[in-house]
This record gives sequence, structure tokens and C-alpha cells, in this order.
Amino acid sequence: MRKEASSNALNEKKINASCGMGYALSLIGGRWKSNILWRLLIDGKLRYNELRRLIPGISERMLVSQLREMEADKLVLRIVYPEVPPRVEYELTELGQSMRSMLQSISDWGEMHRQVTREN
Amino acid sequence: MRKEASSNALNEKKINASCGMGYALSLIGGRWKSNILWRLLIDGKLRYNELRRLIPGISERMLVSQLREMEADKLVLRIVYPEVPPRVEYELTELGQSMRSMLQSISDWGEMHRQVTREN
DNA sequence: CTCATAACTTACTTTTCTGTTAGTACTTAA
DNA sequence: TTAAGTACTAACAGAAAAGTAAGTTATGAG
Repeated sequence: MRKEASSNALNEKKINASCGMGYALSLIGGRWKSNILWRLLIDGKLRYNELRRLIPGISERMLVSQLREMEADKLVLRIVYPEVPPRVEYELTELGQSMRSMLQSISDWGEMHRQVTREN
Repeated sequence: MRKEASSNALNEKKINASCGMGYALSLIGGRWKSNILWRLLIDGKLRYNELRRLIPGISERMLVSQLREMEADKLVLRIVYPEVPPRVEYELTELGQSMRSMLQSISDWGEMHRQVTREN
């Protein structure tokens, strides 16, 4: 939960309002968001449990909360099919898709520069 | 301070080891790092107090800790001149410079998509 | 009647991050 | 002699993020 008036939250707002980089990073900066975005970029539409299996180590709570945040930020679309058993699919919105080249360049830099630890 | 063996820390490590994006984001994800990196990209070398004045709202503790982390990550170089009063300058290392196009694309995306709040 | 599946919620704890306040050493200027 | 500048450090508190464990709803299969 967020305290609207904490210095912490105010600083974040101020930064996001004045700096495009800060703003962009605030949208993709959650622990598992890079993984989720990457999967959705590659695979397109994915069901909840598919995402869960594709991202080893993520808990249900984290998967849901990261998805919900990105949904609120209009990066991800949640599609519910009124079936039993339930089926829910996630895919990138147009805004999410518009991140592709940015995400690619972040990924490229990362792949290039974490080589030292690569062998693990 | 970090608990080496917490699930939290282990998950972060695992993500950084398997995903270039996660790794890159972990280096630039601190609250004030985007600001600092941006300043250093634009202005080149800057003194401690210059940075402080260029980044309104940052506290000394935060400025120092963000700089120290980036120094540890080899993104930023700290140059101490043995003078009185003391003079310390910060600049991007080659590794830091190599982030330029990535940072630019993050910034571009951000500038383009935070327009709604722009008027504030 | 119990189990399994899908896609979650809820309540709670732990860990990590950020911010506040005060203090350091040294020197020059008023 | 007091203040101001420089570049910090230390101790602590509070907020936010992440993790854990258990429960929910509805249905069909055995």
C-alpha cells in the first residue's frame, strides 16, 4: 500500500514527472516484470499458468501483483473467457508493444555485459 | 544491508543471471540513478556538490549511496583530488558510457508516453 | 464423496529501500 | 571566533517491495 504523502512517494512522483527515464523505469522496474514482459513479447498471448510455468521461481502472489500493476499501467491486457474451468489470457497492449525496441536495447546491453557471470 | 541467503536476494540473483534485461535494470533501477546517469551523460565530469544542486530533492545520503553503488558496478568513476577544500569529481566509466544508447531509448520512450502528466 | 484443476485472494512476515537528522575534518573568510 | 564551504558518515525510523502459506470458487472425473 502506498502512502500518498510520504517523502518517498513524493520523490518518486517528482522524478517521474520530470524525467522520462525515471518514468519508464518505474513501469518496468518490478522484480519479475522484465521476465513477464519478455515472455509476452516472445510468445504473444499466454495463460496465467503458462506464465507461471515459464517463469520458474515466481510465486502466485508475485505473478498476480506484477500483472495487475502492468494492467493498471495499460501495458498488459487481461482477457477472461467465461468458461469452466476458468481461462485467462494475458497479452501486451499496444502501449506494451511500443516498448519493444526499448526492452530490446535494455536486454541487449544486459546480455552483452553480464558475460562474466554467464557460466553459472 | 543485504541478507545473502534470503529468497528475496536469491531470486534477484537468479533473475539477473538468466535475463539480460533483469541484470541491466538492477544496475540502473535505484530511485535517483536515472537522474544521476543523465546528468553525467550530459555534463561529463561533475563535482559532488554540482550533482547535488543539479538534482533537486536528493539527500546527501541518497546521492552518496547511489554513487557508491554505481561505482561498485563500474558505471561511475570517482576521482579524488588531494586538495583543501576537498574536491571529488564523478564521471561515467567506459561501461557507463556504453549505456548511452540504452538510456537514450528508455528516456525517449518515457518522454513520449508520459505526456498526459506533462502539464504539471 | 473426494480429488484435481484453474486462477486467483487474504493475511501475515521478512527483507530491502529511502528518508531524516545530526555529526565529522579541515580551512579560509568576515 | 564564528560561520561557511567541501564531501562526506552514522544511526535510526518508516515505507515499500517481496516472500510464505493457506484458503476460495466452480466443475467435472473417478
